[in-house]
Amino acid sequence: MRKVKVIQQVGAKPSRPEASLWKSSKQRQSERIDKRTAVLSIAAEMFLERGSHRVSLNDIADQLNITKPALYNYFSSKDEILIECFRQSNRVIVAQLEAIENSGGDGLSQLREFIQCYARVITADHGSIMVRLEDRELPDDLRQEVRRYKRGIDTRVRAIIAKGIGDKSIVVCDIKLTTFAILGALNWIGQWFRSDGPTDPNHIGKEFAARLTTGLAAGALRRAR
Amino acid sequence: MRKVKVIQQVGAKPSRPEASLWKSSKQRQSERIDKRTAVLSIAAEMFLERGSHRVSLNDIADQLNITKPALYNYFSSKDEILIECFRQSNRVIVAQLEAIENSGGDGLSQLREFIQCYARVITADHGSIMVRLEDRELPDDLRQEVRRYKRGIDTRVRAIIAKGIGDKSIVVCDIKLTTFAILGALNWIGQWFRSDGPTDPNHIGKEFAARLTTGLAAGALRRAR
Amino acid sequence: MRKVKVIQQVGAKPSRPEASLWKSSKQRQSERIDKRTAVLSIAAEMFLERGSHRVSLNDIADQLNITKPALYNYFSSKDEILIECFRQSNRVIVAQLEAIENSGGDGLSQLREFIQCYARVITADHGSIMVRLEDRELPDDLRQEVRRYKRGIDTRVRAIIAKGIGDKSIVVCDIKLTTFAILGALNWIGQWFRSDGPTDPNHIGKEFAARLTTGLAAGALRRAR
Amino acid sequence: MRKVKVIQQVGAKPSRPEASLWKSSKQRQSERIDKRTAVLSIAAEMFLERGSHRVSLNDIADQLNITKPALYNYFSSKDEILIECFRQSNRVIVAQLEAIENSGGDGLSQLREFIQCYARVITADHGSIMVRLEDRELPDDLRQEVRRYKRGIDTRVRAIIAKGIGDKSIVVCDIKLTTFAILGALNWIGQWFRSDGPTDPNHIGKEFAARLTTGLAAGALRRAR
DNA sequence: AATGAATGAGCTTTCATTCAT
DNA sequence: GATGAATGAAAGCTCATTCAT
Repeated sequence: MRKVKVIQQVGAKPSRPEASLWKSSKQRQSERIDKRTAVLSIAAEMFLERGSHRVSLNDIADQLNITKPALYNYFSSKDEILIECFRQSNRVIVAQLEAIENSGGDGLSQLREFIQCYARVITADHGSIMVRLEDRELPDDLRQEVRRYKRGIDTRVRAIIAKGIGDKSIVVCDIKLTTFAILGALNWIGQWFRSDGPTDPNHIGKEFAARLTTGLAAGALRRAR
Repeated sequence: MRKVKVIQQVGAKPSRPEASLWKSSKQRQSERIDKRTAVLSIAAEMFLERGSHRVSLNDIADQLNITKPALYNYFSSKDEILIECFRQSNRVIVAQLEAIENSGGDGLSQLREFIQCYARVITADHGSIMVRLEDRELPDDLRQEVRRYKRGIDTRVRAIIAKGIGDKSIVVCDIKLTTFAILGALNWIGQWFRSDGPTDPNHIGKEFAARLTTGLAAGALRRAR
Repeated sequence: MRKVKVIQQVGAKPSRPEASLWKSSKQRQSERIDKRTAVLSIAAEMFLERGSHRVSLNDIADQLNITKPALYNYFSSKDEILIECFRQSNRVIVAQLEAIENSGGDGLSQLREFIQCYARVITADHGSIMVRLEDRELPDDLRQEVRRYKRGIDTRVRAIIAKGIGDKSIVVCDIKLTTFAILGALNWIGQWFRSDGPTDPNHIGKEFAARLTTGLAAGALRRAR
Repeated sequence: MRKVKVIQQVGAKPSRPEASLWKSSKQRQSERIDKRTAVLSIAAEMFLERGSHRVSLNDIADQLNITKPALYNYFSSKDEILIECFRQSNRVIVAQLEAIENSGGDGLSQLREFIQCYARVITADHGSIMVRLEDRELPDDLRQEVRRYKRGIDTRVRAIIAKGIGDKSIVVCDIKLTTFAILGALNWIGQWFRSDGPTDPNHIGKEFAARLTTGLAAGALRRAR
């Protein structure tokens, strides 16, 4: 399993020895954030590996060399750790997608761009959180928050396709189903991809872009139905 | 939630009213099978809805109006209930796939056939068991059994694509990744499809076949069906 | 484990074929007793091997090729099976002891006789039931019944020793403690003796008789205190 | 039932009254050990009284006025509580035996010493754990650990007797059986001795030493075989 | 006489969470 | 900020016993 290195950086480089005996409030603050991040990182790692419900707070605490109740200094519940994983993952994904939307190009090239980009995200460290962790674990309100995130991604893809149909770079098709097909193929990557496996993430992106869009290109006389 | 109807059929068609007061040994036998089936059906239902680990034996028993230990008359453990769900699901899928393999046609048409067929299976009642239930819950040997089933499906699809490449009905492509893309899109159906929703399973099959294969067809003028 | 053969003998040798289709009431009766005995035999076997509480009625029934509730035709509870084991065991022991008491000889030779006899009993099949099965398993009344049996043996031995002291064949000693010592050494045989082991039961009896009555001290006049 | 006194000693001798309101870390540490000890003590008590399998963790917890899961702060399983009982008991016994081995004297006097010493141990509080608790309850590895302990005692006694035969203080005899006889008589003490009964442990030791080494036969030259 | 089905009570163990320190 | 201790709730599983058939 890949190791997380965040924790050891805590409290680095005090200019004078005595100074490190008491921490400044700023140090305290940043240390706190670092630790929160470390918890999230380890938790995400373990959640992905075993499924969130098979990871106990004790398991997480053990990996961090702290005790279970210490976690409650940074998170108010296991649910909060989990939802925070989702939030972070979503933030990354959304950031990537926005870049694409703002790029120029017709719908089809944007879609290809998206596919490659999304494949890269999913295959990155912790990238499949949004796709593989179970939101059923969460209480209703948080669960709906996650659903909103997922719907957000869906909506963006639909928009790209709609745009492509509009600018005639993409054939007329059932937008909803086509989106499901593309996102399904991409999300499923999280189920089989192993970072220590033989397959190159970039290759995945290209191949998927080819397989999933060539059939959509309006050019030539090609018709989908 | 959809209701299970199996149990109520018990004791059907007694020739004379009094005769139904005592059950024949054949009736007994079939009743037992019916009950086993009912347990599996309810369990599959709840497993799919909540995830198998969030369904306790008590939950299942309650739905069946029996007590927890009564379940042990039909299954020796929760694991056995779960693996049996997988087995049934696999049996259905394999049966469908074999029909396709034995059908004639070139690789491309077999692939299209497969996509539509598989879409139908996944959208059927309990059809997404193999795809959505967690095998991590299971002990090692059973888990590997499930893995074998999954690999089996994967292998069949790869063979179809390879055949298509061979007979030039399918463009040269990365077989492994293409299989993952197609199966990913199809498996993901289990994540969003609701039988009480607006989308027609047959429509899904057709649209997916179009979207996922037109891009694979070698000839520029080729038609998806 | 030694096998019990009792069951297969049931219903043997009907004089005419048709006759065996219905059993006479006498046959029924004896069959019933045979079966009861078979249950007891198997139960005793398993109780000794694993401890009575680790043997479930299912275990017993399985060995007999019947089902658990069938046992209730012969015994009203698990406790009854257990107490019946104790009773049978006690019956055997008492029968042996009585023979000795009625034999002539002074106290010392009766004691030696007893030791050898008791060693033979303990090492015989099921002979250590009284000594090794737990009466704590039993409800109060039955438990006290067992205690009575045990006290009965104790009393007999004390009587022999008292007789020996009276007829001067045995040295003056603490009768109670001496009895405990002798019975302890003998009862403990049940803890280590294995019928398939290398030690001959008769040898045990002789050696124990020697050691427990003649002592170990080499010098004849040696004094223990 | 005898009470356990360990717990009440907590917080002894605070120099100033207010100081006892907060516990020092050393106090904490010792409190933890005390509590572990208390659990073991109560558990041993109840195991001896009822047999370990008839004592549930709830029973133990109730006696300690805590809840069942609290026990898991001190022991990782019921098995661990049980094996720890065995270990403690063994430690006591071995300590006693070693003293004897290192003492001078011929084999016979060492044997007598041993008998008295062992009688004292068995009659002491929890002294019969090794003899009366069932190791069948334990998983294989722990069970073999217990067996090793028991074999250890056996081996020591055999060695003493062998030594006695060598130095001619003990008659030639079957060493194995003689050891079984002596240890049997002694171990059985655990079955009948009650600390609130009338019999003095020291008296037991002396009487057993006499009976088991000097014998019962009145005539000096009497021979058993 | 024997069975399949069912039950209630019980067991050990796990876990998120709280709280005094 | 961090800890050890404790808890309530729940889980899977076992078992002696009962009962209709």
